[in-house]
Amino acid sequence: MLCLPCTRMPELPEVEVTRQSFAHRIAGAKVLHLRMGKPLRWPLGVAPQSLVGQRVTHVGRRGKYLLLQLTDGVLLVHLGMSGSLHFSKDTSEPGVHDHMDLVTSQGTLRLHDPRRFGAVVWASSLDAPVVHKLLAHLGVEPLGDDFVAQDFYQALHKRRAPIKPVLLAGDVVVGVGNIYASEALFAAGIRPTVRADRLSLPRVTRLHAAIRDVLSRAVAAGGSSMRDFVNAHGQAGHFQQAWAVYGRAGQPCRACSTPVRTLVQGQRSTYFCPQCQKP
DNA sequence: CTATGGACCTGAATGC
DNA sequence: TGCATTCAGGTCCATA
Repeated sequence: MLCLPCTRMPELPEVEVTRQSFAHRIAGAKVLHLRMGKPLRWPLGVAPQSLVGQRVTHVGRRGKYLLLQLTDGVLLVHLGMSGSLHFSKDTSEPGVHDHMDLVTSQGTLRLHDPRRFGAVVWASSLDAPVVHKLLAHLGVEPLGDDFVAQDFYQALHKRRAPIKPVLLAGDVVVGVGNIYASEALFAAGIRPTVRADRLSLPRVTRLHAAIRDVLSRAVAAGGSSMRDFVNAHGQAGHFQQAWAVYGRAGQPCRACSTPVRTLVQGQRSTYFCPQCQKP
């Protein structure tokens, strides 16, 4: 493969790094204005003006959703495939792909999203139907205490699909996107085509550890699966240097020098080492 | 219920 | 140079 992906790629580490980069700066801020650009994946669900005067009390995360807790209600922000957030003191003129400006007393949070698969949705609470529908079926947080190997094994035991698309589906464990799915399976020595329910407990235990390891190291490295990923301060991450297989089709495996292979599962590219990853 | 393919949208890289 | 095709981070939804 001659090219690296070259825009932004928000998987869980990128979303978490983004959250950490502006959460403390926006906390307590009063909303002065909300400007929405072109339509995103779903409508905001409320008149933008109605949020003026509220305060942002907290910025949390569930899977790849950012949850901006307001005095009255919550704002869900999803970065989709190409979204990124930038927080700055002043508000510059929005570009064609800047589809949200949340102007507050402490700065402006801007969503830049060329492909518009991202979303900004308001709800009165996390129990509101519109939001509940989005969050209800999410799997366990991979970096939390609830992600336990034994439970993971039980959940995978009910799935006949290949392990790679099961990871991507996000209803067993959230946040493992297309890049980190390939990376975690490589780290665990598991072929992406193995049926989820055929994995032994020891192999699932290795996968469990690999997912936690890959994701937590990516967060610690400042996120960035992508060459020009930047957090909300405009600072780049550097985790892409650690990719073992993703985007490396035809290149020698870093462990055994066998050429990395690629295949398509569920219309998504998968990368693996045929030597290191056992069926 | 599970599994699969299509859909959404834009830009960059590649191919003819 | 110009235009068509392929591919890219996610995930909801309709269909088997």
